[in-house]
Amino acid sequence: MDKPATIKDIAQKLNISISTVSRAMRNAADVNPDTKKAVMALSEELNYQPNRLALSLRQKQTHTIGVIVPNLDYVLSMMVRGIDEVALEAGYTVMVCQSNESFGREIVNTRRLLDSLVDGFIISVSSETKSFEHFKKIQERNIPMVVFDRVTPDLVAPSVRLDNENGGFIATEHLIEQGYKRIAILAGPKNLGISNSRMEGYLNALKKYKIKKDDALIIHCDFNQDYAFFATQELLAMKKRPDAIFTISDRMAIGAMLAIKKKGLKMPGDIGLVGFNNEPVVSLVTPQISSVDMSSFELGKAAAKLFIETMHHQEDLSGVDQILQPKLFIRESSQKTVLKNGNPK
Amino acid sequence: MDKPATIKDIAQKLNISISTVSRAMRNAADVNPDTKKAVMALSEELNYQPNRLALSLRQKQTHTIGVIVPNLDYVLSMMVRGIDEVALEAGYTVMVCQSNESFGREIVNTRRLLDSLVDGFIISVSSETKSFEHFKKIQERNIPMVVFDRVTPDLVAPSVRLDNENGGFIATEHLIEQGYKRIAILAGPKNLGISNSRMEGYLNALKKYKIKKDDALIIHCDFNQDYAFFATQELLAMKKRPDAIFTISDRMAIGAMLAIKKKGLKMPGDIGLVGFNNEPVVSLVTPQISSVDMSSFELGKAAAKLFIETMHHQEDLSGVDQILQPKLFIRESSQKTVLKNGNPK
DNA sequence: TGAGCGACCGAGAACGTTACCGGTAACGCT
DNA sequence: AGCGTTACCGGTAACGTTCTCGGTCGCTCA
Repeated sequence: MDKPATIKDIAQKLNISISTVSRAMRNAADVNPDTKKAVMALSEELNYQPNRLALSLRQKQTHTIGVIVPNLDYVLSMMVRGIDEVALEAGYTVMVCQSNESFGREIVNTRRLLDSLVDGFIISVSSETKSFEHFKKIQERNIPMVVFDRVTPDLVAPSVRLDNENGGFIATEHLIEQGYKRIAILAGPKNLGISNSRMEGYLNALKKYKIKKDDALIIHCDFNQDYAFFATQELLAMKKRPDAIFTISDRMAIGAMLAIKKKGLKMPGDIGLVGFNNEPVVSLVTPQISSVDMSSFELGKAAAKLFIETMHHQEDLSGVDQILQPKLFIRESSQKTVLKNGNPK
Repeated sequence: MDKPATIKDIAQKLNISISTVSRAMRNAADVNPDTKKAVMALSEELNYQPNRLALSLRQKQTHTIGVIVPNLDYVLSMMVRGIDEVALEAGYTVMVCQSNESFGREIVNTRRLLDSLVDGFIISVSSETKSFEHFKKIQERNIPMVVFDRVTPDLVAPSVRLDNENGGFIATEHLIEQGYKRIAILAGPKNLGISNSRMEGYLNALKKYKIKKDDALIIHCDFNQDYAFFATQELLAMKKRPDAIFTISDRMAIGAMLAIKKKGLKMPGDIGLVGFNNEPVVSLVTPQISSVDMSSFELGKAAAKLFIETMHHQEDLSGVDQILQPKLFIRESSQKTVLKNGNPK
């Protein structure tokens, strides 16, 4: 009674063969309703739980998805929740590993998950990652893999992501419409795809409104509040300082805001600010910060759904690139004029 | 080359037996150095990875820890990172499941992890949980289990937690020392242990300073910003309104702050506020909110270490109750007088 | 010289499950 | 009566590993 009951125990007690019990258990055909009932009853009584390990060993799948994320901040933990939700529904268990934005850690994690024999991967790459060999090894072994959020052209795989370019565009366009003229951008590391896309959108908006791009207003800094703070201080110390800043994350927006406050500038009067992600914190600070919203939870769900799909139909879905649209939430930090139309735009 | 290489493949190619390969692999005795070298070389060449499933099936352990947490907010995701860190070091992989503060989900998660045959559990219970049968089932099966952060007397297991009582005490004492007289507390759900402990500390502080407890100033509400907002509004509408509020979480403190601002009261002049957790957000809002800090990362590490210990020595450690001490970070929201001594206190 | 010992190796069972194949009995049909 | 069909069941191999046991050398020593 101590050791968990096995199919063999049931077979012995019922004086039938192991095979029959096995069949009865997963209500297959070819088994007498009475024996089936008996098996069910006894397995209930013995509190029988099929041994996943043996099962997995046999049919070479573990019903486990390996999820690798750079961290578990607000946005990503929302996405993980979305993944979890869908995966659970589909009978999968997820193993979440954080790479802590570290390349080395990411390699360790993939290795680890790989030899835990996960059925596949759902991945958001670390910002430090420039080489993708460890991920390509996954693909060489024909193990399904979906990338989400942090997508890169260096890794060809079915993907789900935000329309980051459009996100950058609507943020910048909004600032322009509010009358800001010299708009700076705090971008992330140069090798980070989402950062570049958002910057692309920024540049497109400038182009549309015939504003000349000024390289001095384009700052690459780490994805991090403190760096953003210092970068903003430098921006504000310029002779012709910018009159608005678009940051590609809310944490950077917070850093920028602190620098702006320290300098004693008025927001949105002297300077405008728009962030990205629409984390709860942006509506708690003073002034509240406008931000581009991405529905993280939905994005996570979409990633998991796409994964399930690649599992079921084994056709090549590596061309799939599902794109979700962002929405801009306008708040005090950028709203010079009172808008007539509602919010979000 | 497509299928991963097995020990059998190596044996065949080398014309030796499976057993010998197995022995050579885990550098056991009784194997000729030359054969061993040959095995190593070939296994390297074939990129051999031992099959964890078979291994686990054999030796009845999976080297996996099931972690169940109510959510992945700032505090808990820090703790999970701590757990991860230590577990990885010790050769364990962790499976994180979120219960979303839901009792039902918690049951599903334990069941799921249980039949994933995790070697043990590290658990923080959901706030909704009042019955602990699902966890007791784990213990009945003699599977190691450590609880952390959200500890409850209903569940006897080795535990790691904050000294919540002291946390409540120092927060309240600080408010008293600042000259506040009518101190309210926003506590959490009545069945949540950490909430009750923090309240206990609050009551102890009142007692020490001979302040009469006033039941009207003790509010139980959900662990949630919106509830805290409404609760605070009611508090402020009282005839003899409180002149300070201690909330048992920062999110609740945020809710309280919003209500206070809406009412137009000055902080810390008209009313003082102290939160709990010391999340980054509390130093971003205006005024900055004092908060009791817990070192979440360290707490997570401690939990994992304790778990590893229970795994190794199978003595009964269920009496162990490791307690970390909180620190108070004093900020604008509660600092009526300028303190001489440093910070944190 | 043969008993004993150490070094090395292989066979086979076991972990818990499923898939495949074959077998038996009962029954209905020609 | 003989046949095919149906419904049910059991035996066995296999998944990849480790563990236990026993076997075969060749060497040493009395």
